[in-house]
Amino acid sequence: MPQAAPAIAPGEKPQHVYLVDGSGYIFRAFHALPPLTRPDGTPVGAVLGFTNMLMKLLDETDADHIAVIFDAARRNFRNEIYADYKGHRPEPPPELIPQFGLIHEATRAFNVPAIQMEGFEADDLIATYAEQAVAAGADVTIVSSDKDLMQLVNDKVRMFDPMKNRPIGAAEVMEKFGVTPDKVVDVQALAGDSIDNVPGVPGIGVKTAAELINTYGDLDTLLAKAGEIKQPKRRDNLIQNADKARISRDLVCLKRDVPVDVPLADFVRRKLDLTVLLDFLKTNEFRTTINRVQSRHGKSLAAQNLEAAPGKAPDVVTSPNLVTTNPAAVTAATTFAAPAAVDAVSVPFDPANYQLVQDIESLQLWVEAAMQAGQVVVDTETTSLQTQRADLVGISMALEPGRACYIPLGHGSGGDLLDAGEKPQQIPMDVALKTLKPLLEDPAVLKIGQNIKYDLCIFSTQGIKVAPVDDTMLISYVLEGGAHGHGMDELSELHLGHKPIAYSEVTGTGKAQITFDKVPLDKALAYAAEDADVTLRLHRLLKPRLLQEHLLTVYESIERPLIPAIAQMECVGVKIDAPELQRLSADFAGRMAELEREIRELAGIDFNIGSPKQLGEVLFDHLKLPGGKKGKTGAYATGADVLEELATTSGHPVPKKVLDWRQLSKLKSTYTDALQNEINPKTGRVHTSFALAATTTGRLSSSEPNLQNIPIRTEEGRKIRRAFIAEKGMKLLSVDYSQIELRLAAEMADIPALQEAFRKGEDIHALTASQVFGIPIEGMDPMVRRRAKAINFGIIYGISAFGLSQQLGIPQGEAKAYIEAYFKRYPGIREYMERTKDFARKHGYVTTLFGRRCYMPGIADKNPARRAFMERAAINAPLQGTAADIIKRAMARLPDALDRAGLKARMLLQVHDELLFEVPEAEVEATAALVKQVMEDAPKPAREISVPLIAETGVGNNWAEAH
DNA sequence: TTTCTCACG
DNA sequence: GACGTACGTGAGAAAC
Repeated sequence: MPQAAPAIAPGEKPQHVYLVDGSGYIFRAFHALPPLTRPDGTPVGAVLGFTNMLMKLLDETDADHIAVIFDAARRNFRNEIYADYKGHRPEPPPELIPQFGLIHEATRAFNVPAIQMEGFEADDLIATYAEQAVAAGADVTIVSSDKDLMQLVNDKVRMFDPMKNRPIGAAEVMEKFGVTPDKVVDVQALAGDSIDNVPGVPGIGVKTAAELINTYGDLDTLLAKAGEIKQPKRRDNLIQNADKARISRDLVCLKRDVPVDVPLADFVRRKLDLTVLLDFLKTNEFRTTINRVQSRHGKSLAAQNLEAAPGKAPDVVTSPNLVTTNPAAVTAATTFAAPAAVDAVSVPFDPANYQLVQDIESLQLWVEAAMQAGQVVVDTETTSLQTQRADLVGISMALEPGRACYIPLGHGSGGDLLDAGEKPQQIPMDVALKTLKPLLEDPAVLKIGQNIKYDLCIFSTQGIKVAPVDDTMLISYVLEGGAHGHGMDELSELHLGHKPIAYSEVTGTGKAQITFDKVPLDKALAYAAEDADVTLRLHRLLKPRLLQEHLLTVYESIERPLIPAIAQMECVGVKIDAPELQRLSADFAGRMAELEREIRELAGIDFNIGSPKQLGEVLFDHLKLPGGKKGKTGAYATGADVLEELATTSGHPVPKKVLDWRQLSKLKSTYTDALQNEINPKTGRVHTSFALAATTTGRLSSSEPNLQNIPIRTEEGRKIRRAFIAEKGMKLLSVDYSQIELRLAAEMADIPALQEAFRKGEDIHALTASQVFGIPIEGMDPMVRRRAKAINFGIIYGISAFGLSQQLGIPQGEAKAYIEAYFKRYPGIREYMERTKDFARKHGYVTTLFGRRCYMPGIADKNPARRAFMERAAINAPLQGTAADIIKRAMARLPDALDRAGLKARMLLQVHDELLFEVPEAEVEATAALVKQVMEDAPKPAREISVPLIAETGVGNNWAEAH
């Protein structure tokens, strides 16, 4: 904060003079800083950057004299020397123009003189005042990064780059021009400058110019001795363009004797008027800056009514609650009108516009700009794609197409282990997160991400509950689910025609792959900022389409509220009894070894039982068992169905033993062994990842590990569920929908008889059997009921005679007769199927009860088999998809519902029609009742279903017992 | 990298 | 009369 007391009185001798290049700052800030507008639409990004820079400067400097110098008119004495000087310079962008005046105002608000003079550039005024200051015995600091000012550097005059926050001395000048500061003009005269339209000598750049000047001493000597130069082209160029070089020198050489009318003595530091300053900050709504002024000067000032909410230090969170608690604010943020989508495609991708944020001031600017904008793209870079193992490495943000930044936080010294290079300059992690937290948690600022669930998890481990959020991946999924994938690279190529830098391009692949913290900052910036940029553009393109295409409700009521719920589930994870898995692995291994021994003995040959190819050859060639069909690849089919058939028809013991071996092998490798490795050492639990945009129907999928296919159907497999346990004092609660898809079929195909049966709670499979086969329900043969059950399932799958015959092991003709009988009894089902297929053919998609679209590319395929396949998928998708919508609605509501009821249960897993919870023992009954209620009421209020939905509960110490 | 097989709903 | 099948997933091991 600026110190109030001036060091000396006017007229006293200056010790240290600060000359701030105001004009140069505007141009540089415009490209490097986030775009920011005042509520009235005035662009103020550069103004805020300047304000904060000046404040910091005044706070930290020991200067006793200070002034900000500006350019006056565009034409000046240099145009008399060379008419085209700066002739190529385009008009400043319109957003820049109002900021010139505002920066003057800002300067005055700090009670610092703003100097400009007709006919002279700021650089000449700076040169003149620097000369005067040195003559008066003072040190001079020029605040600018303009290379044209570097000629002024000497042991009394140095520069300071306010954008990069670093001093520029003789060493930096040498780095840039290859010569000492006093020779800079000579180099510039030779090399020229295309931006300022300084001609220079053709064919000579900075490198060659420096070499020549260092050899000959100065420009005049060089031009005089130009004939000595060996390279013919260079020699001729120098001789012919000697005049141009001299003119160029006059152009770049700064005038040090401008007849200035404000004396240096007037630059003496004056007292800060806080009222004036706060008034200015308030007018421009620089909230964070106001907060900083106030926190430094107390709250006794005029602006104290302005909201001031500095972020609290992050709490350490072990049980993150990611659920938003301010629905009103969320709505406000998400209904924020999306700006025109045109820019998203028309603005070119330019990595040069991405800013590397390495100091807190720049970060403050981005935070401020994001708060003003009301929405911001946020993307995290980490050391691992698995959230639970990932450490935060950096954060990127984007505010407008082409305007993005990357904030490195956890970058190391580089890939080479032997290279003990120093760490790059970064804002300390805790400082950056403390600065970002109020933004990320601000209910009025929408945080946009691509698969933002991932970033939510990362931030939650840092104690930051990001809300509200939007997800471009999910928006795309809602718009075009089933039509294509929804990864960022794919969406970028599809919608933006731009192929982003691949992750593997910056990290490498395979053995040489490095983690992101080892990626050099320039590469990290180009990659990470581009990701944020792409995400922002996708959001601008896709978000408005939700409303236009009547899919906003699906997104808002199903997908978006699910994000925090799923993130929470993944973070919590499920407890696994590792010793139990260990025991099972050992048990399975022993029994497999025994089976292997028996199989080899019975077959009389040693072979790899796990190899389908070898197994087929052993069974059908070596043992000459009957049958043996080769598939398209020429290998014998050895699937479970084939082996079962073989076991009964041939009577040979090997097929059965192979089946047993296979089961154990599967259970061991896929479950008992693999799950142990998935236990997170930090939490002692297994954290799956639920994919929200992976399936064509709207279902979730689970991976790494897949916890949606844990065995249950066989007794051996069921043992694995015993290893899924609850924490001490807790129980596992499983609640699943009973026959939800069949109920939905009755509802959506509108079959009154089936609806009635569900309302009465009748045995639906027995009813089907009695209706189709004309058999009374009383005393029904279980086999008959089993066939009816298979038919009912077949309906859901888009029944075919072949499929049903396979399932039941009956001739295809018989299956066909069953289907005919079923359709005759329930003609509505056939009509529904035909209707659905027609709709799919006409629109290319089908819809669920809640309006979700499931695209069916290939529904009109010329290949009849593929077409039939898509038709069956089209019949299944509305049923499977509606069931998915319903359980998603329940899941989105449950965390809040449990919270409001004061229950501590945590949702752990979703398995399509089942939810698994970990519940304190004392709350089991209340939780079960609540969950059941929420699940059964999930369609409301959007849909009223005439068939009752029933959710059944089960409780136990492990998942096997709970089911 | 693709295919086969099999675990779940 | 083709075509080759039940719908939707993910993972491990073998084969390519």
